[in-house]
Amino acid sequence: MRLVTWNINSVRLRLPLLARLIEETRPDLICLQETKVEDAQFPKDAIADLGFPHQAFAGQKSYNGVAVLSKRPLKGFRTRLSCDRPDMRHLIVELEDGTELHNIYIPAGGDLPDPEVNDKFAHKLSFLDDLADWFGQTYRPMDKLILVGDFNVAPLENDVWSHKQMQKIISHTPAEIERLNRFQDSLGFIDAARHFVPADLKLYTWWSYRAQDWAASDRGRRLDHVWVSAPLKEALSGALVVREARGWPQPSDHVPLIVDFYEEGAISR
DNA sequence: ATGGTAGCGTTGCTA
Repeated sequence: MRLVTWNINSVRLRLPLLARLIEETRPDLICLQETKVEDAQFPKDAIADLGFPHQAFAGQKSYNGVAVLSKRPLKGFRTRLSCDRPDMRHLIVELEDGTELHNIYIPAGGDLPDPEVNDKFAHKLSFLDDLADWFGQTYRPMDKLILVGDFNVAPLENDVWSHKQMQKIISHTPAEIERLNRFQDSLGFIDAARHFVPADLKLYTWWSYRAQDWAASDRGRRLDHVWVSAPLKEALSGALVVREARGWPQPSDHVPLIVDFYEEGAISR
């Protein structure tokens, strides 16, 4: 089973790139963030025509929005709100085998890394605290869970181009990393990308639109993640960052992250 | 130290 997560930054504008991703990587399950579209305008027919008739989406005008697209039937879905806001940032889907898939878009947090003066950073920290508390209270470590999305935090030194220069840059501050780690530790989630790529190697999923030449400067960050609970650890079979997607025409600033799983009854391993 | 780009939906907000 091939899973991909991608902050697409407008699903309507980038439908041709979604088609290209499907054509070139053949995923079974696609999780999108920043769809930036209300549900009534979601391009469900065009996406069904790409081979993904089973869809769950929760959007709003202009901002946020999450979607799960599947080749196979989904058993159900729901959204979760937090921090007393209407933001569509958390979509929960039940897969056929009973695994719960959580597609999460964590707030970016603005520019100033001080929650006293920057409400957006305060919101980000509260959102992370809420995730840690809620997962810890709602599930057990042996539940089958997959968490994916744009977490907007690059936790490890080699998840950013310069650990030293990023200390006070939102996405790599100690306050966020501490909270992301508490969230991860709440149920002992396994970081699927780092399960395959050692921590001493640089790994990025996002490059700023503002760089003159994103590939030459290569000042990336690993903001997008796939985590699995302990029962799914042995099912992990590979991970791949689709770096070339950053060079596609009119790209998102994030690239897709693919994680492959072995499945019960598969012909070969 | 600063400003650089992109999307949405209208001229500002968010990233």
